[in-house]
Amino acid sequence: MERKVRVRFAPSPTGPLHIGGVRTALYNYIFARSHGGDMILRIEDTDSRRFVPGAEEYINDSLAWLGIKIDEGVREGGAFGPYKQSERRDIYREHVRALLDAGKAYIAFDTPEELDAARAATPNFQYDATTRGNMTNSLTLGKEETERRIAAGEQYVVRFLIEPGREVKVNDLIRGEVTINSSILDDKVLYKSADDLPTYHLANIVDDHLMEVSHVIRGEEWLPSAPLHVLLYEAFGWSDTMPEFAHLPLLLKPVGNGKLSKRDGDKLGFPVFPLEWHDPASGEVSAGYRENGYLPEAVVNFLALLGWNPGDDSEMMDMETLIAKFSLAHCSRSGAKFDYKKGLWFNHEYLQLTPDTQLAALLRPLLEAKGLTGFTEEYTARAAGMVKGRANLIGDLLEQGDFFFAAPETYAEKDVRKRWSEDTPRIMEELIGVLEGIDDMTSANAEKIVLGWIEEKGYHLGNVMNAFRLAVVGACRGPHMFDITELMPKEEVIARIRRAIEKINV
RNA sequence: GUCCCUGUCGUCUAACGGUUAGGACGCGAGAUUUUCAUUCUCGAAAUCCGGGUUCGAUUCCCGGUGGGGGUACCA
Repeated sequence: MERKVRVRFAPSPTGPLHIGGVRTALYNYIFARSHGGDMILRIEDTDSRRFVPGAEEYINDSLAWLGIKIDEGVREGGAFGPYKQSERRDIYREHVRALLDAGKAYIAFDTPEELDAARAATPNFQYDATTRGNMTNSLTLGKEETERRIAAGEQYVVRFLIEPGREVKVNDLIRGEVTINSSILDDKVLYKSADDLPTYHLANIVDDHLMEVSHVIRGEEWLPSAPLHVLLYEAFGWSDTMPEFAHLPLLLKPVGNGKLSKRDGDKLGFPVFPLEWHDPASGEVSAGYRENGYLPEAVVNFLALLGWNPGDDSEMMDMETLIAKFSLAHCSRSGAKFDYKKGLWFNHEYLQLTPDTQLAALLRPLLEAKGLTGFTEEYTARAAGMVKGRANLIGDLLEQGDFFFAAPETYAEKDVRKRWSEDTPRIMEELIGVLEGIDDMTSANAEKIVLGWIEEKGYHLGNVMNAFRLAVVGACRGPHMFDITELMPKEEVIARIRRAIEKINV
């Protein structure tokens, strides 16, 4: 019987969600949807020392912004809760107990200092079958002494007892079968008495089992510990229902070596976080895709193609299409350098696809921040529509279309030099007269009349039109001149020409 | 050090023994244009190296080498 597909995204609330984590969440979501399955969001807060306030909310907000919908989680609820590991202590304690009783785990009292000393003394020290007999644990101390120490309040950890010399096989849906010898695995700490919490390995296996997770899709950094996880499933007697594994390649730095880090973003000017993040401790602010003017659809599309391909030449794909085309078989095996310029291109493409009224809505807050108010939605939408072809980010709409909302303060020096000569003021005065005589400022009509006047007078078309543009826009850039003057009130256009005549000195 | 994963244009990738090695981003050139862009057309650009297996290897095997990850009472 095919089992119901259930996947989970299980971040730690230790800071803002990294873009690599976002991609993992996205792949899980797309995979779940493509199989009619469930998407679980589990908060793995088993490291009490690294907890960062606000991180959990940040995770929720980020996924929501990107359109990654959670079926079960802390906010959404569900039949397999609680979905926060710090609220599942009883469950873990019980499972640790079971392992201890079955002789598959043991209690160890070695302090971190003692372990450091052991590592320093022996080159490749590993807490395993070869060394556990020399350490301070329930195996060497005996039952009574162990109990005495615990009763005396001594802190301890529970370690998984790994049998050496076994070939452990992990079937990875992306990489195929991976085999490793259990001798290279150490007796991993599963539980620490100090904070009464399990470590990732134990909590992860117990929760995935109890939550009936069918597929574990996670980053490649987990591949080396996958055999350990297989052994844990075995120790619990859950091998039959063990989930399938898929380890995704990592996101790498655009330049240089290593995996993508926050520093790369700062250096090259792109965000590595979905949303802007204000670090509660340092007060440091990290840029986010949303605040930098990216559309969530573009980020999703871009991220989806970093490590996966649809099997054909499709590039532009919305979430629905991604879901329809997704397959783990088409995931790459090697790390992907983060090509942020392609991300910019995707955003440009999505900006073109976005209705102008929506662009206007996105532009409004930016205008307000500059004190530019009082424009109708229709005006803003038409302005945005005219300049979107030259915009990559939402902010570019403002940068490129600024003149629609405010008269130029300055005139581009280079363009003035080229297009504004001694008799330009006289010609511009004439132009004002021509414009005043036009009743219908519709683009085609105004163009016909103005161009007719230029021809009749024998003026140089390029010079007159560019001087006109300079006066209205402030530089030789922007959409078709008569499209601008169709949208802008005629009085404003004329006022700007007067202003330019006054302000520009040759 | 050691273990695991991995290697096609600068980048993301397609080609799962036989292709002029394809697409996209970026880059260059040209066309269009009253400006800046957009757009369109064209172009340069890759199978890590060495051995095998095979009639034939980007593709399969081995070795090297490059890259990534793990090696915590972090996830």
